[in-house]
Amino acid sequence: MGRTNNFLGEFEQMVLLAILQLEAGAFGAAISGVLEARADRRVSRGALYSSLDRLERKGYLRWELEAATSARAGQPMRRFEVTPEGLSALRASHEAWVNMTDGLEDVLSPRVP
Amino acid sequence: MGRTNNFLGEFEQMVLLAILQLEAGAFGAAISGVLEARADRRVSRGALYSSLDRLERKGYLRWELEAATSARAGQPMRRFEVTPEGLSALRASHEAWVNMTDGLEDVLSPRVP
DNA sequence: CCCGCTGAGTCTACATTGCCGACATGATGT
DNA sequence: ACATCATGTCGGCAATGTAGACTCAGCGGG
Repeated sequence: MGRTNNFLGEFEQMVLLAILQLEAGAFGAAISGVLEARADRRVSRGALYSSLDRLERKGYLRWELEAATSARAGQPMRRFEVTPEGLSALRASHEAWVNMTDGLEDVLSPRVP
Repeated sequence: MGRTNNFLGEFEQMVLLAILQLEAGAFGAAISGVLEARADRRVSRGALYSSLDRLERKGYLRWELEAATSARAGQPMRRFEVTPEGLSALRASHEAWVNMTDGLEDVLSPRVP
């Protein structure tokens, strides 16, 4: 069993957040698109999918195949979705972050006088 | 060599933030105290110090010995401090977090209608 | 037609982080 | 002295992060 603590890793948080941002259109490429656009972070497909799979094993997300009817590309795609467990793990991370950064706003924002 | 990306891990962020919170009194025990109080996270000394040491190797923090004059305990203690590099790494994490959570406030806060 | 390109996903392997628990050390107080 | 307590140190194993090479199926040009 997992044993003691089970916190979300840094990248796992990002991935889960990206899925939430995408609402219903969270498939592979879109997720890495959000990651790059919002977090300025480029990851290889391997990196992304292995995290996605681990997150699934932990019950934090689920997915279903979606026949790609869109323009180019005819492959079935996986559409991801955060589970309630995933959401509450994310909330815990969020709360920890908020508590830890409380009072440090000035230090953490780039100086813009 | 290390090269490519160098993002802070989840725990590394917490540790750096704890040091910032403590201003000038950031020594071992105090750091894990903040971690527990603010992030509800308990870690063993080994866990803490190994992260601290890695952070130092990466140039994100420095420390100096401090003769413990306080009540009990007479050992020299290490007083930690975040370097400018550490601070900017933290700012990057902070910005990524802000961008990724933008628009998800409702979803991320515990329902308290 | 056939062939190579492309996009979505899979697999394998390795580097970094996270996390202990056991040990070392020195000051204290009894 | 000796047990004790607070700090750090060590070595190692588990979990996370990350790449890159490989598969598969349609598309389009020669």
